[in-house]
Amino acid sequence: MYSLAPLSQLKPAGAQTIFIEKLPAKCCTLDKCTSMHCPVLRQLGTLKVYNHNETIFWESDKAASFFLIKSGVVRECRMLSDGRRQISRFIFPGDLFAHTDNGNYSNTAEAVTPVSVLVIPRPQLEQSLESTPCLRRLFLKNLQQELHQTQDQVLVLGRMSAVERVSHFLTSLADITGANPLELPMTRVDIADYLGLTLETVSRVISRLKREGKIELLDTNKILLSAPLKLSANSQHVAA
Amino acid sequence: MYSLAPLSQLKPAGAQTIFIEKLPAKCCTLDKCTSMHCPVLRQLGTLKVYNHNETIFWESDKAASFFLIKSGVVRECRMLSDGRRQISRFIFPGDLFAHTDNGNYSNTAEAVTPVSVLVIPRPQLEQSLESTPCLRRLFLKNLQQELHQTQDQVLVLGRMSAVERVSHFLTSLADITGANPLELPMTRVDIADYLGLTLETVSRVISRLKREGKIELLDTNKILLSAPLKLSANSQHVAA
DNA sequence: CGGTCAGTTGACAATATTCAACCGACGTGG
DNA sequence: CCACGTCGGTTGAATATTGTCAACTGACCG
Repeated sequence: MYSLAPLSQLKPAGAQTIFIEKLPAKCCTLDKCTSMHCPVLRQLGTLKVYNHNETIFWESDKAASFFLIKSGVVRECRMLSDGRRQISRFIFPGDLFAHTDNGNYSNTAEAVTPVSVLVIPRPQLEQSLESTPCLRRLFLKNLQQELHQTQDQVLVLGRMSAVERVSHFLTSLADITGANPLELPMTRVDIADYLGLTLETVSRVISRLKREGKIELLDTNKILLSAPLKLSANSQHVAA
Repeated sequence: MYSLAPLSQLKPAGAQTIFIEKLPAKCCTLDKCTSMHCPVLRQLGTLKVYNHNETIFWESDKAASFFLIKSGVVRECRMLSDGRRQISRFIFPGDLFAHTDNGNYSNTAEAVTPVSVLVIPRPQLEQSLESTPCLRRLFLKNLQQELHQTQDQVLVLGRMSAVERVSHFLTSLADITGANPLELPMTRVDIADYLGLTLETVSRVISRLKREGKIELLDTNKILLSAPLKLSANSQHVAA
């Protein structure tokens, strides 16, 4: 049995507000550890706010910081020389981002909505990783999840049709936000650049899903998923 | 300036055979550390050989071990319920694989050629990670590189044409192996399942590249890249 | 009021897939 | 030893899917 992981497995922490002001060596037990409430990250970082469409960092710039989203949605993307854009992923509250393997950012990060992020200088975080085992596990787990989700995305882009991609996207988004009348924070262009399609194809697929009664458009960016869509999209990805 | 990373950034270690039999706390200096010569990994793992097309582990099985390739080529892949297959990546000597975020393998791994791998039990490796800082950096670096390469793959699958995908694949493979009359270890089906195409399309593109003088087919699986292909494939991916 | 932006839809074109035939190499069993 | 089946690969013809170009709408803003 195998089913695709949602876009993000770190759900918004919601009511989770257990903060410890003094910094102990072991800040939390293994299973309760989340990036959202981690006191080490909280102490290392400074809160910063970005406006809609503002750039947080540029691809190939020297990677000075890690970022933890407190609220809002961010997109990470790459470009080809002729302007073609591919969004690597959308990033949601609780996600730690800006991983790199060579000291330079490998994506450009932009605010899809107004966002508030914790900006954590790399040297400090890297030092804390050495001294704080539970933070290390948290960091590693975050990285492994991002890898898993990116491999999911490779499967989606390599082997799914336009209808399957959009359906999978919508159900994943519903899983992350946990809301069924689903509020799309991003434009059709963003969705297209994430799914490897054109904005026209995305628009047509959404119209088709509406026509077939699989979704309901309460507003341009407010979508109600019918139960069948959720079911079909889940069963579709179960290995034989 | 941005250019796509090759499929693997860990080149075969070749002549690198510095082994230390006794296990020191710091086994090597930061910049000389490679998974190929790391004495800690060497001590933890046992060497195992797999035949052509033999399965190393199955997707969703409990993840018991990590693997380090000493020789040969491995493919990691995922399946949809109807049999569609997507190869997440090809893995080459020096690569550490079987990362997971939930304790189960997220891909099936199979030997593309006869391979010899170091099988490293997870509990032991995880324990050594805690106690050995340089191994930790090595492990983290490996994971970050895999993420980077997978994001490259997302860009390739999402935004490149068939010709671009195959050209990029061939040049990347030449970069990894460092050999120009390039020996393809995998079949057309494998290439297709890696590039999100059909085997016919891969075959047609290769024929076309041959017709256009960009490659020379010395044998079905032996390809000589003309300089122009290498150049064009590089310049194609440089950001504006 | 005019301009811009996000989105939808239609007509047509490009691209990749599907289905099928065919080839040569290889290995096996009569 | 040869016939036969299988496998990997190539190629052609027809088809399906998605992209391109363009027109149009409604919302929003100065």
